[in-house]
Formats: sequence, structure tokens, C-alpha cells
Amino acid sequence: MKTLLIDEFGNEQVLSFPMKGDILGVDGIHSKQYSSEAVALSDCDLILLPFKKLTALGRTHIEMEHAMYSVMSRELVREQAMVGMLGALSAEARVARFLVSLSDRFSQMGYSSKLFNLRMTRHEIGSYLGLTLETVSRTLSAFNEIGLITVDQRTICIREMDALKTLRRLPPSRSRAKHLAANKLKSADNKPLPATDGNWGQYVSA
Amino acid sequence: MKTLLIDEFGNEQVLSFPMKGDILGVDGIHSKQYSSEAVALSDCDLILLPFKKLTALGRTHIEMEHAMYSVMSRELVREQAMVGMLGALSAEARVARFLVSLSDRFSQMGYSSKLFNLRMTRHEIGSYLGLTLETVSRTLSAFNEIGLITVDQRTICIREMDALKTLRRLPPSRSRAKHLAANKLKSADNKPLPATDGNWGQYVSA
DNA sequence: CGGGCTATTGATTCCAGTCAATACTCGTGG
DNA sequence: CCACGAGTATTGACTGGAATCAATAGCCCG
Repeated sequence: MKTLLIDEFGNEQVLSFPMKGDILGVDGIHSKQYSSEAVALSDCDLILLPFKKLTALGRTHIEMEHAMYSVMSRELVREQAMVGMLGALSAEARVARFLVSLSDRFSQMGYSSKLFNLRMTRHEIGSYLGLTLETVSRTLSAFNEIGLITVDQRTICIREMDALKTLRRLPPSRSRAKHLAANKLKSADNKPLPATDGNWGQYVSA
Repeated sequence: MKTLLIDEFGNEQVLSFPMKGDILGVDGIHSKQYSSEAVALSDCDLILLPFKKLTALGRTHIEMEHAMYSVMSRELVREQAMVGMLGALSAEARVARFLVSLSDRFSQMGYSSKLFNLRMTRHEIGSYLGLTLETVSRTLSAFNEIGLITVDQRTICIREMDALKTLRRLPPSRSRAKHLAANKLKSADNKPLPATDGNWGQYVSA
């Protein structure tokens, strides 16, 4: 499937390509208004779960409640990564990451991680990656040329997975990190939040 | 404050500029590992809320629980809008939206919506918007030239709010929407999810 | 006063978008 | 069955907007 945003002029921006095991509609919880739409790219089965029932279930089964938070949080992390990508990567790097990400998801679902079919058009891929369909097509052709992949219409075969993964060439030097982040308030380790008993915590910047 | 992602080369990508009333750390719930960092841009006060206590509170006060979901969902919608912007808008439109968004937030906090100070550098703005600091500086200068705003260093005065708001010029024609989304599964109206008693719902694409 | 950020502005380059022509796929109906 | 047409994909030529490189000026703080 694809989820998308439609702007005031009717242009659509693809937000994600949900697959087996993914969740839809988390964005509709706040204000009971969905901010995005979903479209099937091929026949598919969905499970409908009324939000009220989910939360009710969460009240009796704590692990269920935590799963809810976890799923929403995961979606958020995914979106963050998306923003990072759109903000900083070149066209080649975006397409490469897209392929790797698809590969990962297919293998996680038990399919081949090397050989698979795209269910979406070049246009949709382009919209998802913030590129035009021509650029997507050209980039795939270029990868095919170099031997990184073999591409025939929507059939993709990944030849050099590592090369794709390391093709994270930024548009040369966006945002140098000279003085990497002074004043950390949170770091990437997994220590729990300090217990505060709900008191104030005051932090002062340098 | 600013929240940011740091990639494998130490480059930082700004994700948001949290202000009074905003929440931090929602991304850390899934897998108890924060995926982003936060840095203070000026002296500020924070309230630390252990996640466990929040959920415990949610169990006794239902409205509290719903507030949790609501906040997370709102964050998600915000990120989605961000993706849409990065994927489809020109540099001018991005800067214009940024200013309008800041204005809205300041006025919501009780400050002037027309006259305010930026707490972040051009570099940080650029990183946030997916632009270089030079482009941000140039665009602000251009807006100043045309009379949309007055800018002196970090002091911004908005002159033509409406013009800024309507400056949603896309980079001419990204992603035409000819056949606007066939096969809608969810639409933007706020009808509740159909009650399904947890049964299967099957949808078939055209 | 001087040094380090920060910001502005100019000149130039280049990546990706635009415009355009052609080919491939597939479903439909004469 | 094949022709037709609509949607999709590839490829080329050209353009343009934003990045890069670079130089100067303003600001803050010791």
C-alpha cells in the first residue's frame, strides 16, 4: 500500500509504503481526524482494530498497552529518519537507501532480500523520496550500468548490497559538525530517565 | 531548544525547535533508546516526567491516557507535515512557512506574532529546512528587500503575514495529481473507524 | 583590541527538475 | 487476433535553483 498527503492543490506526497505487519492510521488518534490517506497498490488484507477497543484492552493487559506506545514511537522514529534523509542525502543515496530498506523488509517477511518486485510506480517512488520520476528512473539505470543492481521494469535484483549500503554520499558537505553538539540533555545510550518524582529539573545552556 | 539526529559522520540534522508546552523524548519509548538528541539554545526550564509514572497515571485517569496518545499522535502529524515540506517545497516557501510557524507558536505563547527574535543560527535553520545557511540568509534578505519582513540579525518583524502564508510556491510542478487517488481506504473526514469487532476487513484494489 | 562565531553577499558550479520524444506493458473492444 | 489507447518507463537536451567556494563585515566576549 501507500499512504499519502494531499496538499491544497491536489498534489500527492507519498509518506510510506506499508507492508505486512505494519500499522495504519496512528496519525488519526489526535483530534480524531486522519491527516493522511491510504491506497492499496495491490490486493491485500487488512485487519481493522477500533482504537477504543485497543485502549480498553490495554487497560487490562499492560503488555498490550506498552505495545501501543511502542508502535507509535516506532512510527515516529521512522518519520524522523525520513526527515533526516530528505534533508541531507543526494538522489543516488536516497534511491540506494530505498532499495536497501525494501530488501530488509522483504527478507524480514520471509522473501528474498536480493530479488523482488516493486509494487509502486517510479512516480510514487519519486514522490516518496522527494525526487522526480525521471531522476528515479535515471538513478536505477545508473545503478544497473555500474552493476550494483539489475533492473527490468519493476523487477529488481540486488547485486552489490554492501555498495548500496555504503552509498551514503551526502550532497558533499551539508551541515558540517565541527563542534559536535555541546550541551547534551539526552544521549543515545539507553539509560532510563532519571527519577524525579515529578519535580522540576532545570538545565542551563553554556 | 533544538532536537537533532547525528549521522555516522557526525553531521547533525535538526529535527525540531521545541518550545514552551512541547514534549521531548517520545521517540525513546520504542526500544527504550533515544534516536535523537536535544540541545538547549538558551536557558530554559524542563519538567522531567518518568514514562512509567505517566502510564501508571494513565491507568487511573483515562483522560490522562488519552492525552498521552494524543500528544504522540500530534508529533507524528507534525513530522508528516515536515516530510511533505521537505519533499515538495522550494527554498522560499520553506523559509516562509518556517517564519509563519514560528509566528503562530509565539502568539500561542502570548508573545507578539509579528516581532520576535530567532534563538537559532542560520545554520540550524538551514539544517532544519534542508537548506544551506547561505540560502537561508539570502532568502531572508530577499524577503526583506520585497518588504515581506524586516530582518536585522536575529530580530524578525513580519510585515506581510498573508503574503508569507500564501507563498506556497512549489518548485513549479512536482507530482501532478491527475487521477487523484483512486481506491481510498481512509478519507480525511472524521468519521470513526467502522466497528468490526476485531474481524477481518478485506479490501481489493481496482 | 583581537579572535571566534555568525551573517551577508558575490561568483561559479552542478545536481536534479523540466520539457520532449520514444518505447514498453497491458487491458479493452472492434 | 490485432489495433488502439492509456498508463508507465526510459533516455536525451536543456535549464535553473540551490550548493559550493570565497571574501568581507558584524557581533560578542574575554
